[in-house]
Amino acid sequence: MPMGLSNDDLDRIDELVTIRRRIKRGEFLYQNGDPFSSLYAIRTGFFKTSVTTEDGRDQVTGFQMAGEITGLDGIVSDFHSCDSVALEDAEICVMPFDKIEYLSREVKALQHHVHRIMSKEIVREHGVMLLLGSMRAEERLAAFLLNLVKRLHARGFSRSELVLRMTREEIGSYLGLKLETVSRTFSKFADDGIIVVKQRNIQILDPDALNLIVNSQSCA
Amino acid sequence: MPMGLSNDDLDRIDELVTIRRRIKRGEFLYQNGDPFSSLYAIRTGFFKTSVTTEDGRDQVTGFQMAGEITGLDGIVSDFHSCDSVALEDAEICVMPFDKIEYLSREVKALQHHVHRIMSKEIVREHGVMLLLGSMRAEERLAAFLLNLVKRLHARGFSRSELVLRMTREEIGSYLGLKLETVSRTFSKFADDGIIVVKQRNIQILDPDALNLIVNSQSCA
DNA sequence: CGACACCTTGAAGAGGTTCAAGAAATGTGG
DNA sequence: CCACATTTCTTGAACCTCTTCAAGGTGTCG
Repeated sequence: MPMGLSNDDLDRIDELVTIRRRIKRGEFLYQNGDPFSSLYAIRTGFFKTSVTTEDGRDQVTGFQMAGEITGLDGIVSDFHSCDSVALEDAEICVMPFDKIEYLSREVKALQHHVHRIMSKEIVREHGVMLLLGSMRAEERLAAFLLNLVKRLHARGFSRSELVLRMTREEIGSYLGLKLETVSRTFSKFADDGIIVVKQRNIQILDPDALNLIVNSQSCA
Repeated sequence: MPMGLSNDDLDRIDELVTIRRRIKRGEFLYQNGDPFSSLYAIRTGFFKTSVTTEDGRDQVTGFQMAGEITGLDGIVSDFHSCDSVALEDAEICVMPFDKIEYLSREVKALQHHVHRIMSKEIVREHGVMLLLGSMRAEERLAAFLLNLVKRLHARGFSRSELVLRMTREEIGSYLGLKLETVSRTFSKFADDGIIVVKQRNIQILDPDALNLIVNSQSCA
């Protein structure tokens, strides 16, 4: 992760990732109200985070995959304010936050890395706000697919094929749409020859078309 | 801000807030693309932050008032990715981020304070995602008013009266609504006797009604 | 005082939701 | 390994909320 570290520093940071934990599909990594103690680095598997209101409404706030960090919401109040659920069997590193803070005080590069991770999450959420606040259904789903495939490709997966680990309802919750709208929009993209949909397997035939949908607010 | 500090630590943290800057209404504090160097603590005044896409769409991502910190978006890439504009004449403290990181390595309480500020922003944005993703116009505006008046009250202002520093259009952008919808919803609240609207002066007559609107998704 | 920005309100229209039914996939237990 | 239950997905039709377009009103600042 951070670069330009001495071997000594590297050894100390290695300590952070010694605790491993396996999470089965459907299990919570943490839940709203749980005491906060650690951040979690995802080694394998796929998670979603969501917030829930008293009146039962809930909103998916993100999907996390290998190499990403989750749990940042707990720092401010020492309690988690959202749920994290594994969408497939997963393995994570438990990184006790007091240890992160301790090492951050010693290792400048780690300190900056932590700051960047948090800033990156803030910037990501700005993007989601833009999506939720000003895009139409097709634009939202196109942006979602492009984002997913980009992150998967950065991890060595195909640039054109992906397997959705979440339901239409979870996609809809994330995008501020109903599951029926997500389904219909997939069908429309398929009819237009932009993608092939086979349940949760998506093949992207025309990524440029998706880009065009996102970056041209209906003035096609 | 952070508690339980030695006088020595306090002196050092005081160094962080020595640089002051005045920003006139309508001026940028920073803009998308500006090199990132500092966080800004607002002493007086009122700001909005917004992101803009290539195709000209933009989205207000937040409103900041006295005592709040802005600029966190710049940490991840060393460049700001959003704009910050003063909505009224303001005074801010410029806090060079390298100095913050330096002092954070020395002063544990400051380090944790910085982490909490970033986590708090992440959690706030979760709330906005919930609002944008799952609330209807009336619920959004009610939540917005309650949030604003709560923050103002924490600063010694009235619990029932507030002056909006932003236009209907800016409120709409933040809430994912058109300015006409914002205006109409204000009028409806006024007709229902929940608030009194006189341009940007809002008087809240029935805060419980607003709470009810937020926490009961149409099953009134 | 006049120009400009901001706000309100109406009427028509579009996009997404809701309700409903059926099909396809997945998981479970015998 | 198959039958059945359950979950997930698709599609249609009616409806509703919010948007769009338009016009007029109000406030503000040079």
